[in-house]
Amino acid sequence: MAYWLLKSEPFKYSYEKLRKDGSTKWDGVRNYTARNHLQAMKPGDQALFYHSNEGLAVVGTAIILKGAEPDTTASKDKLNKDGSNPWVVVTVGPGTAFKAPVSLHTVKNHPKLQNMALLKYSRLSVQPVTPEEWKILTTLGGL
DNA sequence: GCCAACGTTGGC
DNA sequence: GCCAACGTTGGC
Repeated sequence: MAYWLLKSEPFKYSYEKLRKDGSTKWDGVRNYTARNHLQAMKPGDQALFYHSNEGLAVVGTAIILKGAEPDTTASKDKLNKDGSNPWVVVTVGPGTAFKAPVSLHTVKNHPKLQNMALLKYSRLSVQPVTPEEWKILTTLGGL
């Protein structure tokens, strides 16, 4: 089982909304690196849920319910030249909300979290997380 | 609102 | 295939 980090602007799709919805298709990813991570996801994988722009904190966990399927929201100009669709979605559900959100500031100041993709590749919306990082983050979050 | 980082596009 | 220009993301 693998660990991931999903980033979302809370006013676009918040963790609270995921908890209300019960599940959602993680669509709209148009970056090949992020797409590759989506394709590698398997049901049962877990993810940290990070609020970007507002909040700037990991607020809880999510679980991958269903692996990659074609992203039908991709517009024509984003398809391959032969018309095939390179973009995928995964289906995610809520895991456990953190008792205390772990802020970006905390991550930046934690000696063992310096190599997190969140700091190195801050613009990447779907990122891998190591088991050690997962343990530290969930512990900091009060789980 | 600004700017740095980085991916993508297009001219050569 | 290189690189400048441009667009987007996201922290501050």
